[in-house]
Amino acid sequence: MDKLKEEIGRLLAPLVSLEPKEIINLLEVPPETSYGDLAFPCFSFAKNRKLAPPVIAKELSEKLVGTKGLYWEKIVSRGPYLNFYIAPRAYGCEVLRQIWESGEKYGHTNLGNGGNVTIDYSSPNIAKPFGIGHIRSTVIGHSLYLLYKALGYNSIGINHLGDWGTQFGKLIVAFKHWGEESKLVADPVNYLYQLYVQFHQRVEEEPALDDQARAWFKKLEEGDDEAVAYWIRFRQLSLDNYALTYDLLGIEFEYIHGESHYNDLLDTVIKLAQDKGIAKESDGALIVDLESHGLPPVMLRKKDGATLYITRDLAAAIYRKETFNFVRSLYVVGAEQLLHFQQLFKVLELLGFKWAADCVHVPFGLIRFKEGRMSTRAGKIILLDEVLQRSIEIAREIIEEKNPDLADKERAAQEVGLGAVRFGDLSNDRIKNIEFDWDKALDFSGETAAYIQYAHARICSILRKAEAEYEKWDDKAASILIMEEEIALVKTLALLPEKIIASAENYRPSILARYLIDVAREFNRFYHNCPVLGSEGELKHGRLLLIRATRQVIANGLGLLGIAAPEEM
RNA sequence: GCGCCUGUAGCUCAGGGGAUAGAGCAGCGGACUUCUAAUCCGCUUGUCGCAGGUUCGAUUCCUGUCAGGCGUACCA
Repeated sequence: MDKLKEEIGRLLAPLVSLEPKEIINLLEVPPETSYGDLAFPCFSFAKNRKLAPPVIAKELSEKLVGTKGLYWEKIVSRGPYLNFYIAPRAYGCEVLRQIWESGEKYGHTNLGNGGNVTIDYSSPNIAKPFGIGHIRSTVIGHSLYLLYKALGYNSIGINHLGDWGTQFGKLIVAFKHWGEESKLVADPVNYLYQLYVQFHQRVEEEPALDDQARAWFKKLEEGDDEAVAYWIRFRQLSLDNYALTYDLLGIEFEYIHGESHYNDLLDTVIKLAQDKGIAKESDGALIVDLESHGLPPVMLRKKDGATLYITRDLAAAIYRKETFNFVRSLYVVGAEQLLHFQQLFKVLELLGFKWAADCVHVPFGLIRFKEGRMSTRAGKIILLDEVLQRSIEIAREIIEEKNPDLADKERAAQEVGLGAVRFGDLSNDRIKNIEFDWDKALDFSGETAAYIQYAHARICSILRKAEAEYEKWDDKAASILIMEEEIALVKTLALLPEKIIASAENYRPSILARYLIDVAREFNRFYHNCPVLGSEGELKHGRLLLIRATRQVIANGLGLLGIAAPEEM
């Protein structure tokens, strides 16, 4: 698509007194393919020319009548638009060649030029099992991690574990009062979670427990031996448990730096705020007043001297800048923390850090029950692991039914099962809340990962059957595709690079996910109307090149969503 | 109370200052002696929450309003 756009930019620039770049930005895809393949809208300069847009479009088309480009062959004005029709042979050949030559790098660019991008994602609160809610940050964050890498940035994944805070006071109190060693050993994370839920039940009748919990957290912050010993143990048990889920999802972090990692910096942060004169005492606590910025105050230190979440986040932000000198710093954290991040970035700015402008909160909506919110404290959650395992199980059953002779069923079941759950989360606009529904979470028909994966598997199947003589590039074969379905597929394949850029820059993997549905749909239409192995000679070769390119686009695209592209399923 | 987010077909959602608003699911009807039918084709469905405003043009931008969600200093 790029080369075509550049060509049109150069063609129109002298005629409309705009830079080629400006023209390229104006170009859009018409709503109907019968209108053409790329449209140049004539609204923007209608005013200065004092002419109606349709008149300008007509005038331009008359000037260009009879001309042809390398990648386009016809210009028609229609209303206020100047519409270009591609030259399918040359254009198809060019698109397929690019994909052929770039291979698994097709769609990748070097926009980032090696700059560091830190991505804070997943970040579970330890001593609690992974709930389905955690899939969001984990999967969106991981996809952004991969997308930024594809754009030539150096992605740095940081798992900002919730491994500090009053909750540990609660756990210590709970374990000391009614904990049982044998149960902890048997099923550590679930047992810790039970204790946590129990704590919140008992605190209703015994509010003093809350004070005890705060006191234990204070002791932890002061380095009390007993408190620290509990903390280390609970933390490690949790990490061991999470590792299983991360392995299953194929996720690795560059750093697992929990909140506790920044403890040594907390005093420095507080001192810095005091030196800058932005911190003040209020009711015995230390706060930063943000009223003049239209925000509620930020508390840096509680009246008992303990720090808060935001104190640790300030320290973490500064640490990340000093350690990685990031060009951008992403926080893939729920939308309920919007205010928190506004405050965080504002305080960083007030501390004099210009790079506060490079920090971005990437918010996402809640996963809820029909009846209301999920609540870890109340024990009302759905376990991520349960969803993943059930999804794999259903995929296994479908494979057993549809393809019982498949060699590695277990692997396919895993790839398809995990893909379904991931895609379900990635394919919709992240800001929207999701109502959890087992049937929807485990759906394999329609706009799902399986639809895309199936197209991939089908292509692989055809390629396995194709003769070796077609496994080479050939200009003539690549220029032979002129069927409507072939052209539509080629045009769709050409879009991968811009979709990757749009996904990363808007922090929206859903753009890529939706695009891959389009690719699979165009492939299916092609598949049903254009026999590949059943055709002959150059046409067969050309179609094999086309499906090879399609396979590459799907594999690259799914890869960036963290979803496997099975060769058989 | 105040702030932020969301409101599009029966359901779940794309889209987005412009050319007749799109998919999937559900429903009905078709297509496997042919490259895996987890597929494809056809049919049916809309006051784009409501009311104003800006504009040559608004479902898209602005204001108000209603509904739902989230947040609103000693949790994270």
